Amino acid sequence: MDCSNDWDLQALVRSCGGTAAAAACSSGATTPRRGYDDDAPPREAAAAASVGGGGGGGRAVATAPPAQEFLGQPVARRDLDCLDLVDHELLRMPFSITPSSRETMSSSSGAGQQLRHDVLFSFPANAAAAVSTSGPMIQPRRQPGRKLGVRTPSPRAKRSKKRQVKKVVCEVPEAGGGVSSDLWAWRKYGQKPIKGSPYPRGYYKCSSLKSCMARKLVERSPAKPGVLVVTYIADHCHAVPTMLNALAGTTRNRPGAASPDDGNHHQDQETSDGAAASADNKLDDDGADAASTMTTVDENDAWLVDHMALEDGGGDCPFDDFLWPFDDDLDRFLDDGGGVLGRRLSL
DNA sequence: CGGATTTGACCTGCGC
DNA sequence: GCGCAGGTCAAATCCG
Repeated sequence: MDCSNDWDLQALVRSCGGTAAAAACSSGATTPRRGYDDDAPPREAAAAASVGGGGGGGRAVATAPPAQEFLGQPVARRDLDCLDLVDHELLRMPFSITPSSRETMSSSSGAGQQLRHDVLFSFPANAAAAVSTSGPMIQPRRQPGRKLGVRTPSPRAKRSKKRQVKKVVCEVPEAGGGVSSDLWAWRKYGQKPIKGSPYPRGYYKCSSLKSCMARKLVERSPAKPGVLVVTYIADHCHAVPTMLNALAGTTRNRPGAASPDDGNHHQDQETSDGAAASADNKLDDDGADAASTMTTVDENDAWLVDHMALEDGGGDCPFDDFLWPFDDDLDRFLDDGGGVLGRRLSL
């Protein structure tokens, strides 16, 4: 099997950041790496699982969403209707929102995860951004090891709150779709194969602040090919990192990695999250680099702006749940050119 | 050198 | 009470 589909997930995280993420597409041939031997998921799956590159680099870099692909797309109206979003022109959003059931997230497990406030954002599965990424394979890296039995007992009281955490689920097309990336910086802290799904789930934490409990899970939807499921858990306890900061923190972007078909990358791949970018670089090597991100920033911002406006207008819009994480921050964005948005645009 | 990613091990919660 | 699966931790490794 080729990894043609793998890159999607990775890109995903980038775009789906805290808000509306978009499916970013990174592309690229994934590097064969050790997967979970125990579960022995398909290698491609494992790679895809890297879902999200949002991680580390995640640096909330907004990525440029190939917005046009979404903006023009008819979003499942019925889904929006249920939230009364249609009137707010949310149809412009690259995804649709549906009251999601808990099952949305834990397709098979059922374990715990009975969270409240679940909202499902469905993106049109167009995602066709087949970015042909075929880059040089990444050399296999040495297997990270860990001393057996070495684990400092850490308090896990937090887990008891698992079910109480606010959770927002959004589905985004794995490719092309680019919704904007969120403004947050994410760092990948884990990946697990999910029973019932050939694709592993990536776990990301907000890297802006250690004390920030915001997390997001990214996985590919087994039921909907081409769709990535991003779940946001908990809220940020800090302001949205600025674009500049985000970029500054971005690492692992190989300058020379720019893929030959760069032109398309700017549209199809958003490197919203630096982390994602980095992940892409490693796995895909397609060159989804920060540069591409910058080019699409405009569209991304535009998207955000629209939503911000909507927020102001429609107070009772359930979409608040979706935007709550960076509500205040967005205000700052739009406030003046001094805001993140302004800076980003100026770039 | 600092920060991000990978990934096996460990822990917790839920279902049976 | 047991087992399974998900979620998190943290050492090793990578990269700018």
